[in-house]
Order: sequence, then C-alpha cells, then structure tokens
Amino acid sequence: MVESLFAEQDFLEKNSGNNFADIILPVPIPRMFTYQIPPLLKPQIQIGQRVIVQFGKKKVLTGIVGKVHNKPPQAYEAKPILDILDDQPSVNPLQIRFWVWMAAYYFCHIGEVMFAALPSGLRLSSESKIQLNPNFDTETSKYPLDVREEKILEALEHKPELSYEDCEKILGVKTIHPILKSLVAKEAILIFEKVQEKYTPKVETRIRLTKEISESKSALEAVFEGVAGKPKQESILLKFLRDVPVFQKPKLNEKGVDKATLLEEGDSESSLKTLIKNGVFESFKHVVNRIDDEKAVREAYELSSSQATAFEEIKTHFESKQSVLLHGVTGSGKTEIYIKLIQEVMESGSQVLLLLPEIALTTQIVSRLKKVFGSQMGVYHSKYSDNERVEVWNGVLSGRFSFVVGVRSSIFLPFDSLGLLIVDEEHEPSYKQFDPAPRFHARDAATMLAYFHQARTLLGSATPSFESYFNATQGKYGYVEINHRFGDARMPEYHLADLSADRKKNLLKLDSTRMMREKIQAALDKQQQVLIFQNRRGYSPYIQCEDCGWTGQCVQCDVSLTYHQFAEEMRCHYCGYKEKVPQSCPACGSTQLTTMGMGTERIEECLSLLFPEARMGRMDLDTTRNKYGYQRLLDEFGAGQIDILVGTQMITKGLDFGKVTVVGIWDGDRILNFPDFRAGERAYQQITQVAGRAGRRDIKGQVVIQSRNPDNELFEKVIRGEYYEFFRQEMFDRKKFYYPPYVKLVKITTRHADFKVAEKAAHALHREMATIQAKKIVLGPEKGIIARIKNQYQYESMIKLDRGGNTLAIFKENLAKILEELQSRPEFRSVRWVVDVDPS
DNA sequence: CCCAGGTTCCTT
DNA sequence: AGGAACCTGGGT
Repeated sequence: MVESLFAEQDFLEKNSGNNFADIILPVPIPRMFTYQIPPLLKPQIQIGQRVIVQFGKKKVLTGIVGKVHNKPPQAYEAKPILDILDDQPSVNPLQIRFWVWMAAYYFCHIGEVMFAALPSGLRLSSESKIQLNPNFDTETSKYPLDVREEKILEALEHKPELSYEDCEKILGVKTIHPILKSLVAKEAILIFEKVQEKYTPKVETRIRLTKEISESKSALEAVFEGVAGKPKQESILLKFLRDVPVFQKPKLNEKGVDKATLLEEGDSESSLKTLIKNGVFESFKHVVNRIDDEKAVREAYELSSSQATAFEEIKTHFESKQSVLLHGVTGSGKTEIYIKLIQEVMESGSQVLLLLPEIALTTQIVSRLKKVFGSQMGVYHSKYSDNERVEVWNGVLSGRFSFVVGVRSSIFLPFDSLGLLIVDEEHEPSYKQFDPAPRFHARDAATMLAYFHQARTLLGSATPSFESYFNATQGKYGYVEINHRFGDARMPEYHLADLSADRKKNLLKLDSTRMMREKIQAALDKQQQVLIFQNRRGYSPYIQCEDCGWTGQCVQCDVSLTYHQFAEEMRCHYCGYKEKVPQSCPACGSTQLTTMGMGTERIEECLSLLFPEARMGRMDLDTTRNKYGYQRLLDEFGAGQIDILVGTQMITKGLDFGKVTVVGIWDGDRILNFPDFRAGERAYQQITQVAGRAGRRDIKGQVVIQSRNPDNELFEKVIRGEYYEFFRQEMFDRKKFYYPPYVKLVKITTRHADFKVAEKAAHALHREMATIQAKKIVLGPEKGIIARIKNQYQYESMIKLDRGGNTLAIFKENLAKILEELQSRPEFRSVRWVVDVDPS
C-alpha cells in the first residue's frame, strides 16, 4: 500500500552538521536536487521550509527542503541554497511523506505534486528582466547600435524594466536573446532576475481623529467652527462621530473607521483629504483578513433517532476500522451527523477536513457549517484567489483553522494532526483529477492521508461508488446505512415517459412527452418549482447541413463543434476553439442548416415556448463561469424568482429547496449510453441524485424520465431503490470481464502530432510491456475515443492488473524503465506518454 | 554569408 | 517546464 516511505531519521527537526539538502522543485523531472547548505543557513534549515535556489544557468526557483544529509553528490558540484524563505516550515514532514506517496502511486514526479499542492501564492519563480545600464550613454558609446537595438533602448526610456516577452512584442520577433546578448556586450543594458513574492496581505486604509483633536473637547469644537459653511466636511465629521463617540470610547477612535465605509454615501474624497491636511483626521494602514471572521452560533439540535443510531454506529466502527462508509438516502440528513462528529473530534484537539465536490461548495451546506463553526472553519475553494488560498494555508499552519471544508486540492493543506477526514458525495467522479498530473483521486488520497495521520475516514453518499461499497461488503470498511429521509419525507414517485410511443401517437411537442408537460404544468399551477436535468450544455450538439450532411468540425480535435445559440458560435468542448456559425454550408452552399440534438440552452428555449408564463433559468458551465454566477442563480431560485431551472450535473448538488416538486430527466438514454464499464453505476447514481432533489417533508416529489427504452432494467432498479441488487448484478459482470474493483486499471495514452509516429510508439510500448512479469492483461492500443485533441493524435492502452500483492508496484517500476528507454529512441523523442492510475 | 526558426539537451 | 546552445534551410 505505502509505496515509498522516508526513513524516520530524515525527519529530524533541526539540522546538525549536515552539509547538503535535497530540494523538491516544481519541475517535471523525476528526482529531487541536491544543493549545498551554506554555513550561515545551516543552524536554521528544516525540512519543509521554502528555499530559493538557482536552477539552470540563471533561473531562480522556490523549492521545498525534502531531505537533509551529508552525502556530497558524486557527479557534480552542488550549488548553494541562496536563501531560506520561512522561519517555520510551510510544509510539514507528514505532507512530504504524502507527496512522495502520491508521486509513486499516481506515477508522476514529486515536483508535479508540489506544483499542485502549493498555492501559487507560495511559489515564486524568477523572471529575467532587462534594464538600462546606468553607465551607458548613447553619445559616448564606442559601439554602433542597429535599428532593433535602438528600439529596445527607446522602450527602456519609458519603462524602467522589460521582460523577454515585452521585448518580443516590441520587435515582433521570437528570438530576441541574441539581440539582448549583443546589447549586454555593448554595455547598454543589464539582465537581472526578478523574484516576486506573490502573496500580498490585504490592507485597508482606516481613518481616525488625530491625537490633538481626540483628547480635547475644545479642539473638536474649534474644528466644528472651522467647518461651518462647509457642508461636505461637516457631514463627514458628523458621520464619523456618530460611529465613534470619541470621548466616551477613545479606544474606538484608535481602531479607526474603514475609509471606504466612511465615504460610502457619496461623500467626496477631497473633503476628507482637506480634513486630513488640516490635522483633524489621520489615515493609517491596517492589515485585514480576507476571510471574514464569523461568530459561531451554537445552535442546539437533536439528531433524529435514525441519525443518532448512525452516529453511534460510526463511532463503534471507528474503534476497529480506519474507514467507514455512510450510505444514507438523499435527504437523510448526513450533514447533522458530520457536524456532531466534527465537534467531537475538534474538542479532542484534532483537526478535521471535510471534502466536498466543487459545485456543492457554493451551496447552503457551507453557510450552514459556518454558522456552527464560525471562525474556526476555513473554506478552500477553487474560485478563491491566490491570496485567499494562501490565507487558508497559513490559517491551517498557525492553528487559526482546525477545521477545513474544501475541494479536492484541500488534501494538500498543511495539517499536522488530522483526526477525521470526511469525503461527502464520495462517489462523485469529479474527485478524480484528469489533467494535469498528479492524476489523483481525492477520496483515495484522503484515505492514505488519514493513514499517515492515524486518523479516521468517513465516506458519505446516497449512492456509494462500487469500489467503496465493495470494500464495505468485504469488511474492509465499516458500513452504516440510513434508510429514512429526515423528518420522514417520502421518497419521490417515478414516471417513465416513453419518447417513441409519444412520437408515434404524435404527442411529442418540442421533444417533450405528454407526461413531462403535464407534470410541469401541475407544478406551475401550484406555484411549485421544477428542475430539468440534461447532461449536455450548449444549444445543441451540432449543426448539420440538410442537403449534404456537413457538420462543423474542430480544426484541432476530431470532434464536431457544439452550437451555442446565445453567442451564435460553434465551440469545441475539448480545446475551447470557437468559430462563427456560417451563413451557408461550407461544403455545398446550401442554406438549409439545422440543429441536431439538445443541450441545456435549447431545452430552456423549448420550455419557454411550451410554458410562456413560467420564469426560466439555466445553470451550466456557461452561466456559472464567473465567481458569483452560480450563487446568483441559487439565490434567485431559492427566492422563488425562477419557476423552471434547466441544468447539467450542477443542479444535482446541494439544491435543497422545499418548493421543488418535479424533476425532469430530459434524455434518460443519454445517461445510459456511456462508453465505459462504469456506465451502469454512473447512470444509477445520476438518476438517483437528480431525483433526490424532488419533494421534501410534506410534498411527495415527482420524477419524470424521458426515454426511448423505458423498459431498461436499470430504470426499474433505480425506481425501486434496489441498490444492492443492482450492485450484485454489476459486480458479476465486473468480475467476469476483469474490471475494478476486481482488478487495478492503468491507462496509458500515447500522444504525438504525427499520427503515424503515435501509432508506432503505442505499438512499441505494447511490445515492451509484454515483457513485464506481472499478472496482467494488456488491451489496445486503440485510437482514442477522440482520435485527436489539440492537434495531438492519441492512442490508448488499458492495463488490467491483479489486485493482489505488489503487482501494481512491480508493473509501475518496469513501466518507468520502459518509458525511459522508449523516450531515448530518437524517433520517439517528442512522443508524450501520459499514465493514469485508477482512471475514471 | 546571415538570420529566423526549429530541435535537442540539460538542469543539482 | 524552460532556457540556451546547436542545427538547418532559405534568402541574399
């Protein structure tokens, strides 16, 4: 399980007599780098500190001290560490151990893990800049300058420093280095390295009365006389005194008032400036937290009897097992159980991490937790700015936050004594990082992190992943089930709407069945809300020419472009390429271009035609791209300003609104037909999760699924909630055809701009892999499902490995050698191999 | 012959 | 990854 561990002596806190340090650098090279520790830095160097080192001829990078030792490197002279950035390590030894494990398990380089783990605000790297040589004078220079050199010098007259990129732009050429080199030789410019600390604390300008005024009533009276007839200044003064009664509470004046707040209601800044100039006010800077402190509101609540039972069961399991799977139907109130557990662990002095899928993080659950835990809780979000991330990081480091709610990357925060890790919605595929490396699964990594901390892991879901459920049935995980919805809310009622039958009977209107329309109408009549789920954004999948069958293709990828009506564009969802919709068919000139299939945008349009009185909303990647888009839609929906909300998977998360009574699944077949061994599992999960949004407490929810195959067995299993039956059936197939959890999967993608080279390289890889002595099955190489992405052709190989023993470790060890050898062949030098362990 | 650009190698 | 040295081929 643990692939590579550091010997404990590597983690000695302080350095005594060691002359060398192995530094982890954020570069994709599979090793650490040995630097020499200058005598001055020796006493203070510690593992986990950030240091500055020179890397390459001139580049300066931030690295992390990974190891301290006394073995001089054989083949080269070690360069010195230039500086230590932290007094106290930013990264603790446990984290480094975790990084080492992650790099080994997910087959990537430790530098890549470091890159993913550190918020970029904590990483600094230098950039080469040029400036004028102060000793240079054009008039007296003995070297003639050419046109381009003069252009650069001219630019430097206006700007004190230029980056390489600036120079490229100024001259419009790509290779500027020779020119700059010649300028250096002519002593006209200097090249220097500029390192910038990216994190900047947030500073507020605050205003207070000066000492003279605040300590004397007569001085203040004099001031008022002075501003008589100057209403603007007077108003500022009055407003200040209203908030700050100086003579009763002099301390308040010392703290001052935020300048922005003071000037809020249209008071002019110049009046304030005058007051400052006249010695009435003074302004000063104050460092504030970006993350608001909030007081915890201790709300007393009782767990329901089924929640209380689950709570006790979890704790009992934790006595003998590291991990517990909490299988609770949607709406069973898992959050309350989490809160109780978190409180207990925190009281015992340990830290807690709660992982949530990205989209669940903007929802009510966070504000709910904030109320309970207040300022002890940190939130780690993907939409946070760098500075905010650094503050959470430092907050964990300093002990300000002993509990963090966060997305998958929060497993990298510098915890030193975790007691509990909770992975909510543990089945969510978004816990797996696809690109770039490290391609880790946050749930699995969290379990390993818990192991390092000797902590417990709680996995929660209404529809557990088959891996986790399998582990539970094998007794590896404790298993706790809640079958009741909180407050005895009823499970929703399902309706399968047959698309083909309706079509035959001519009942289909704008791709909606009669059942769908009736249920929506019924909800609208009662002022209830409707959610419509479609797993595809955009207007429609593609535009096709009715005459010749032409469709828009991406120029860089082998996929058709998705039509986005709002922007009148066709976009590639793989690389982001976009182009305007042509007026006529580029192939045959016909103007008969029509849209095929349905995306959220199109469904929104159809529904507004069918229900003109309804207020529509849409929630997908396109409408929630900016920081507040998602929150705004949520607020509007929560406030009842939207009747029908159309959305992608985003709507399956955290939308717990009592007024939603009808949930429609627009295209049930699309969920079913996923080209993957997990198709069934995913479909079951998705439908159950969406359906779980319908109905609460007193109202029974209605779920309409449109499909051309309403007889599909999977629908029946979902409707009856026969999770276990479905699981058993799928497991039977997985065992028979060697799929996880019975085997370990490794996917290797071979990429190259030349299709023939990619193919050849993929085959060469297969020949080599055949020599690996491990229990395995090698599939492929096959052309990728999408044969070309971003102009790179790709071949995919899938390897199935025996779960037992160290088969995976042996395989990876051999694979590393093979890839190194292949990469060294001249013909494959520019081939890229991407290895994905436990692909999803 | 020069250069702009591509290619390959190396980083401690 | 990113920089720099080395290579190449087209234009004079």
